[in-house]
Amino acid sequence: MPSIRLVLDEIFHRLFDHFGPQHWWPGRTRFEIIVGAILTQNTNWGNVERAIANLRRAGVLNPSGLARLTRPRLARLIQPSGYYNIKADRLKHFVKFLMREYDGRLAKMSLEPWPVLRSRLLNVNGIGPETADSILLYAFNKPVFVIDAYTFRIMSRHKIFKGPVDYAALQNLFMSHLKSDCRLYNEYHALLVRVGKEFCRPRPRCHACPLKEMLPRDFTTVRGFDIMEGR
DNA sequence: GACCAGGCACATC
DNA sequence: GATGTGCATGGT
Repeated sequence: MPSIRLVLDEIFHRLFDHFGPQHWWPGRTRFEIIVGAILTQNTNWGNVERAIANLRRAGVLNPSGLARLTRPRLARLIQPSGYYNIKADRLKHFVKFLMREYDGRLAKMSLEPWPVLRSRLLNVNGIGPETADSILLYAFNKPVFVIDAYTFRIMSRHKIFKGPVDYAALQNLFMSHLKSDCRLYNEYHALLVRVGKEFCRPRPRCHACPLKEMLPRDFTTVRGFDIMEGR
């Protein structure tokens, strides 16, 4: 009977062999990565790129730049990314947090032990588990596995677990069975998004999916059990 | 024209 | 504590 570890390795290698390296996160600076992580909440990345381009063109794609913008002006600039009023507030909340706690310096924030930083980020209004973990992994290079809607859908559709599983349980599954490695976590999550976009849509297009028929038939029961144990 | 996209906070029960 | 709802644009 294959272990969870072997299944996760198999998924990774199939995806990597099929798609190659994804070079994530798309962003030139740490601050841009964080802005992208907030703007992409429940939003197509293409729309986020337009919003980021607007911020860059306006010369405000930096902490002090966003801090001095009025909320209406910020909302206007990020309009293409959708939910622009809410996201303007969320960006403001993050920048205020950065200014207040770290003198506006991401370098200072990065010195924080990641479990501490994670819980502090989660206290910022507008930053939930996925956004916090994306910031930790992609902006600060901390070994944190990011879970997103694609991860849930892919793991569910391939019956890696049975029934409902929450964010923490799924994250724990990856982090407890894989070595703690930023580069692996980075590439793995990016590949899950890639295969999710192409094949694992709400209306599946499994025909040429590299994960098709990956798992042995008798694996179902053990899979569910293993995850419920939270190991 | 409906569906979808790299969530989150808040209200309500 | 579980479940439902608002937020909004642009591509398919």
